[in-house]
Amino acid sequence: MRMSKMFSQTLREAPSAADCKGYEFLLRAGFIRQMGAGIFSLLPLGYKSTAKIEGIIREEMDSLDGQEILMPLVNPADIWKETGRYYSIDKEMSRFNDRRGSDMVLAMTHEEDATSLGRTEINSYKKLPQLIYQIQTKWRDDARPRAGLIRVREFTMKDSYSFDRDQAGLDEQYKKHYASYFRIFSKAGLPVIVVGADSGMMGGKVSHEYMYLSPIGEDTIMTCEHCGYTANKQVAKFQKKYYKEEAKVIEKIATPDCKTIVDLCNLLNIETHQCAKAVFMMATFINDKSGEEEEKLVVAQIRGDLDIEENKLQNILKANSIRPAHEEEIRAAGIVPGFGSAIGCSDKAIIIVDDSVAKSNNLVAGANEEGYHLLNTNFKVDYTGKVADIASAKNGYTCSVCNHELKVSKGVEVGNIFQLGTRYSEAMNCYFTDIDGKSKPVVMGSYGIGVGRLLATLAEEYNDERGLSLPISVAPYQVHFLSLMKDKEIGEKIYTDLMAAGIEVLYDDRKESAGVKFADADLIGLPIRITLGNKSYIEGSAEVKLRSNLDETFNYSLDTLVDDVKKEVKKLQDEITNNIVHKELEI
RNA sequence: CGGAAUGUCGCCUAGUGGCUAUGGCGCUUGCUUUGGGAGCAAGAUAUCGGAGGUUCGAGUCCUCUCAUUCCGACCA
Repeated sequence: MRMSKMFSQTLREAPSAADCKGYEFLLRAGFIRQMGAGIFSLLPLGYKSTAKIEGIIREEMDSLDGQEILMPLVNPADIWKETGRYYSIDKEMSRFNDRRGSDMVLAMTHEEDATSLGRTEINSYKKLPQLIYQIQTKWRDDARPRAGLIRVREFTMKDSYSFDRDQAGLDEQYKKHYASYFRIFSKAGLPVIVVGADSGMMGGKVSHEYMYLSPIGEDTIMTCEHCGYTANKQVAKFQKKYYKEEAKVIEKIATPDCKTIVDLCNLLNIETHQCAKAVFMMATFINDKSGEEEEKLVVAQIRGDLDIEENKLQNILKANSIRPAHEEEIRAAGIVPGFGSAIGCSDKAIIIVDDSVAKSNNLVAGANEEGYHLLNTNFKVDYTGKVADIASAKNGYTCSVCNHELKVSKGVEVGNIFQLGTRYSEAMNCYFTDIDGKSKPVVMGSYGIGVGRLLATLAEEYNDERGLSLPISVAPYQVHFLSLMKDKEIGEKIYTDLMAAGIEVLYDDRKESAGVKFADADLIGLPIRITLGNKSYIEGSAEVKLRSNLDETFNYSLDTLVDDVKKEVKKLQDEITNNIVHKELEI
């Protein structure tokens, strides 16, 4: 490609919206342009990189016997009503009516489509297992797009869907994806860790997320360096301390103006772990069949030294959403905010008790009476409720596996794998006849990789103060060839020779000063740079530099330039191949 | 969806009620230059996001609206 003909231009100054380095350079180098909030165009350079990423993904999916298909972006709402997600997903899914007035949606993922295809194509165990995948546009009307391609509304995603006879089959396809994703990310050059995850709206059981660790990330991840335990904070387990003692008799005491745990501890001269804190939430339950909504008050009882992890609570409740309750809603159940507890309200609210409370004794809790608390409250004696882990993991907490310290980090989710089980096949009647003649629901899995997000994280990982420096596997071209000579013919010949040798070249043939050409080459950051100038030409050579190390210069003889560059390309590619991560899931 | 901020040429930016709206980058033309974002000269490009209002006078003040960004809620 000749730079004189290239559609995009580089920007000397960063547009003000660029809030992180990777985004700034993708804009300045001319990879992407914004159209609206969370809506981007890929320019030629960005599209080339994206195509390379997709190539890596295709190669891997094909190696898992995946078959590429393409499902529609616009879906009739009917299939989404079948699974209930038409009702349970809020404004994030965009809906509209077609000219006949039919309900339509823009697909934000394709479980419904895939299951719909599955039920028409798969009728016998003989057709299983299957794996289909697509690389396709998704639309999610996210309330808060940010950080360039990191969090967008319209994006390209590779999503695959597995179909199996049974759990064992699913386990196998799941494991294959688990290992394959490590290969994909390492081929692209992105360091990732895998974490145990919440399955969120997918509604499955087992799931993992692939995280690129970075301060720009929005997900919070707990890791244990000692044993390797990693989990999304939303589901992270940790080892709690329990304070077991002889149960004493409950006693009411006056605690005027003590509305917080800290006030209470100061007044009574006790530790926070000797209190039981009540957190009041409103949970929304949506009926999958009718779409009817119901709100219920939830009292979450947790020990005073811990905080509620709302995500864990929502999962225990199997609620569609939860939010903090308003004061009037709390009072309506006869509970006094500031002096509230689960005691005496089992008929008015759902009570969830963290095991920290269930396994401790003689905790101080609210008396549900203005200005009073209760000493020595004990679970099961004074109140009951469902016991679960609803506590939020924090930095420095103890790992539940090995008792070492957990560390908190930020990450960007670039991929995920879910075991869906029969959630979708049962809801959508995707059944097959097994060898025993019985009709059984297909066991499914779904697996996603955000293509644009992967480009964004790569740009974040591979940059310096001058610009991008993408690995050769995902860079838009392998070689940037700068001719600084007045004589155009020599440059043209080298360009033509490089192209003929199958090397991907961006040729800077513009009438620009050397400084401009160097600055743009730094910005776009192609892995190998060839510079042809008068000085080196007289010596019969050209200069070669690697973008990853601009301080070092090699002089390549013009006679053997093409072959030498070809070797250099091969060398860089081999480095990536040699560093492919092989990691298996142990279940 | 709550809170905040910002909209001036393709990008960055000046502007604090008063003449024909700054400057830089980029763009066009010519000459010079050609190893790190060149120099000289001449040009073009802005209904100051939109609508309404206050005022003798509005880019500037007010109201509404649209858009974008940030913080939070949310998020595969």
